[in-house]
Amino acid sequence: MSSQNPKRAMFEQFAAVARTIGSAHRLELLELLAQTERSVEELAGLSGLSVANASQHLQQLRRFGLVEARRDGKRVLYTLADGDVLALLGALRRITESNFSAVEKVLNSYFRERDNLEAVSRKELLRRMRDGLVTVIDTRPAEEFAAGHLRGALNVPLHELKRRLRELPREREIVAYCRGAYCVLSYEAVAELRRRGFKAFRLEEGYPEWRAAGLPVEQSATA
Amino acid sequence: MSSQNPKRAMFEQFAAVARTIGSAHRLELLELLAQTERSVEELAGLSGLSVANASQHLQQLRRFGLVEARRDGKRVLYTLADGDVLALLGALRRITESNFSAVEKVLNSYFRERDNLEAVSRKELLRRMRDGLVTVIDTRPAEEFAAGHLRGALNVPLHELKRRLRELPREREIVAYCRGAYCVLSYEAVAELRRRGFKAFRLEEGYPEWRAAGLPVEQSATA
DNA sequence: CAAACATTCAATTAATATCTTGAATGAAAG
DNA sequence: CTTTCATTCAAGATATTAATTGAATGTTTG
Repeated sequence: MSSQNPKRAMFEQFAAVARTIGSAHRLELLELLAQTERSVEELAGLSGLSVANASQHLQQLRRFGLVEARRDGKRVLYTLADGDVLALLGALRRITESNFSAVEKVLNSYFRERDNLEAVSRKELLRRMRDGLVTVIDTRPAEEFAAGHLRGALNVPLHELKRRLRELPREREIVAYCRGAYCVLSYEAVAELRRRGFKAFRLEEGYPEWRAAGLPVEQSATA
Repeated sequence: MSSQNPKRAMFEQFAAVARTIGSAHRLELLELLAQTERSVEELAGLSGLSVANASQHLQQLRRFGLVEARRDGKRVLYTLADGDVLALLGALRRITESNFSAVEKVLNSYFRERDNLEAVSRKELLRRMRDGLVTVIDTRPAEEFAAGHLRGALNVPLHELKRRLRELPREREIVAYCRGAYCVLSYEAVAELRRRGFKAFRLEEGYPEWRAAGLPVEQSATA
């Protein structure tokens, strides 16, 4: 297995890390963890895996430095490892999307009206925020918002949106975001707001990417 | 295999691309291709694979959009696909290096005196070049230099270095680069130059990364 | 300190990927 | 048009990886 050739051994290490993200289940776990810290049981439930199976996948991810675990009482909480993991997933996503129309189609059918809902880039949003031209809403549930959010964002969880429309400005632009590129909340929110006549847009990526880029956030002390 | 769940199908696509880089042999082929366009036979020879086996790996890489092929006479030449492939490999490398001292050790034993040879970042080099403070040497063989190189670089292949020392300035800084992060040529060149009393540094990454970053290069018309 | 719970371990079975071999393409040169 | 050479295809033997199950570990709570 370990070769005489040190270069070969090095590639073997890289390959082992790559194989670790070479599983749909583990990628789904990583995406869930990119959103927020979660327990094994929660991850198993969200991904449809058995607890034992989810645990094994998580340990593999941990062994290769992609996630980190900490114990909190009787549960073990997992998070994404910092730094380059999001970059790795992003590059993987871009390569896949650019080569497979199959993925495009899934995206188009799964996320409604994707093509019609123009997305705003991080830079663009930052500029408009500085100019005070925009209201930013965070469509994630209150707990996730509490753990950390874009500085200056207003928390309007999707299921409360209809009740809280009067809080939102009719004249200003509204930009909605959620957990990441494959999170539906902001799509739904923008679609709904547009039906009601608001000027609504989606942020291209989500909170994890925003934070990873070092842009201004507000975080809870415990997180 | 293809699930009812469209999200699952999407992750399956991502995973398939990730599995494609989850093999030491394929990673080695990608690294060789990052350096320059090459034929199947050449790749087989450099990597120690049988031709048939190399061909199969290359086809898999092509199927998943990581390399591109073109026919030239009786041979088929492969290149890295543009764009995010280098980014993907870079993120993979950083994650692996940060987690495994085993890799660090391999690097330290394989690349001599790695820690002692300070590296210069691309930005830094660009700045010093603009100020005209530095001589940049390309330590790759003449053919590779001819195919493309940093604008303003002088080609001094490693094996010619000792003969050509008089061409190099004693007072100015010298920065050497080669094919990428795992190419020994620039390490050896810097070590040699320092032994001779030159002020020599290494560029952190190589020509492929420089070009991918959109920094100024000079390319042959045919490439 | 014992019961309840979340997570992990270990072993089996099922599924996938890899390398080898020899034959089949497809372009070029005599 | 036949030969030569580089590459690709196809099939089978071997090795790796994944999911399932039931038992074991380690923490909290009463």
